[in-house]
Amino acid sequence: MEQILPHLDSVFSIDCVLFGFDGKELKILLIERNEEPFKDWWALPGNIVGPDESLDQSAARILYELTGLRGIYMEQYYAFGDPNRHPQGRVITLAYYALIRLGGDKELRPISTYAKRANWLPITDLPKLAFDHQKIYDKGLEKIKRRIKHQPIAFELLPEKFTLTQLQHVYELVLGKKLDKRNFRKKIVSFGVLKELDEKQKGVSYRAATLYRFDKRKYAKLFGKEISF
Amino acid sequence: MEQILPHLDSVFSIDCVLFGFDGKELKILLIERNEEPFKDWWALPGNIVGPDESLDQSAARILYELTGLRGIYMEQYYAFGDPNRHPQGRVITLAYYALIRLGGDKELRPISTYAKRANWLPITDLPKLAFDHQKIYDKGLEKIKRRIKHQPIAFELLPEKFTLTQLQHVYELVLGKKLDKRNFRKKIVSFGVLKELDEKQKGVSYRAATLYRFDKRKYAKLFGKEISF
DNA sequence: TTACTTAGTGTAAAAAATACACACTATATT
DNA sequence: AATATAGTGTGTATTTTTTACACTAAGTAA
Repeated sequence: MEQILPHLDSVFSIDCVLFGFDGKELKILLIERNEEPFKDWWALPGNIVGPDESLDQSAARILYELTGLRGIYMEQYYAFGDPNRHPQGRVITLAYYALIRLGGDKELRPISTYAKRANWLPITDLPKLAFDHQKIYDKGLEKIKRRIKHQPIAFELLPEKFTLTQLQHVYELVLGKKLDKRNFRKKIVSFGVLKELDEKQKGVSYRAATLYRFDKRKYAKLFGKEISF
Repeated sequence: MEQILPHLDSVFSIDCVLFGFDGKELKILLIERNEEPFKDWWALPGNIVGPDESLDQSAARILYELTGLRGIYMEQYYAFGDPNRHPQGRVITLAYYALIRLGGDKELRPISTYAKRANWLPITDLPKLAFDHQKIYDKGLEKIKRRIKHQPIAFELLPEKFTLTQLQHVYELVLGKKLDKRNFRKKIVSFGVLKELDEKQKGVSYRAATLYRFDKRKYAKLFGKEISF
């Protein structure tokens, strides 16, 4: 019902749950707030949707402003609108998640002033979060758990070239359980979305593993058939 | 980012895709608009979120106001926020779906004045819809297609007592394909969420089928294990 | 009683998922 | 040069799940 457009005191925002993987741990990006309410608390990065932005554009902008990153696979997953979720008024927020490979070269750009600092914190040891952000995070984790079983989002967490062991490691962290090495390899290879490279891992003090690359073209063909891990 | 609460000219609404099943066809509830823009067009029923409502409450209220129905399984599934989706201003809308058993006793209550009339129209033959409502509907259908494979939402479309053939019929309509009768029955019974009744179908001019009831208690136990059709 | 219409049932074959253990290889250490 | 170390990489047998497929049983209507 949209023919009446009253002037309402409500605000619409986007909050992002950025999952990052540094090769070892799964982390999320949090900011330490510099203003009331919840001054000094950790919170999810978020911002208000601009008047001329689509939702996806807005989410992309917010991610960019906070991290300097572009071109990240990102998706909305739930709207949170409890009337009391924000102590200062009605704020409906749409949650997005993104998956990011951390480490090495790419550092987080300095971010806007509403935060003291931003940090990647391991999901195994999160602080108390501002607002209802714990709930938003919980639902986000749940979401990617489901999604990783059917869509190739795991590759977003890995460098372009990766070993099968690293890939399995990501699955184990997200799903929160051990997987059988032989079965995992059999299955993931059988989907035919991996390209085996002639290259080997470098700098390890044991047998070097073969490197693989995710083959987007093959995946595009496969779409429709859902894959499942 | 929520510490600043500017006064914005944006409106937040909810639109509902109500899927109804009358025993034969899958239908959705549409209203014929009585006001500009899109006067005389068919549109999804929707409304603006009230200042003191949670999103789910708001959706429930809207459904109630438009149909008189309560206690319906209903879930948000996507937010649409293209800046140009509404010709008169910025309207971000959150889409919900609901599944409803049609027919017999329960009639739609007269609804508010912004619509000339409301009608259940078969999804196989929909008119052009106002705004981006075709997109909203498409995404909703996609959503329940996925969901019906894993969660027992099909039962919401059926009367309390139903036959296995009716249940299969619902699956076929939603999924848009034929299913094998024996395999379907084998599978659905194996989940153990159906209770076979001592009763038979009445008023048919052929062999009467056994009636079943969905057993919510058994389903609750089973939750966690996803079921799949 | 017969014709009609839908209900209800089983099995074999193929495909997918699971469980499981050891030899290989590159490097570091002595 | 020999050895220890740590992770790589592979195959098979078993179980479970999925698929394909066709006839008899029961009730109603004429």
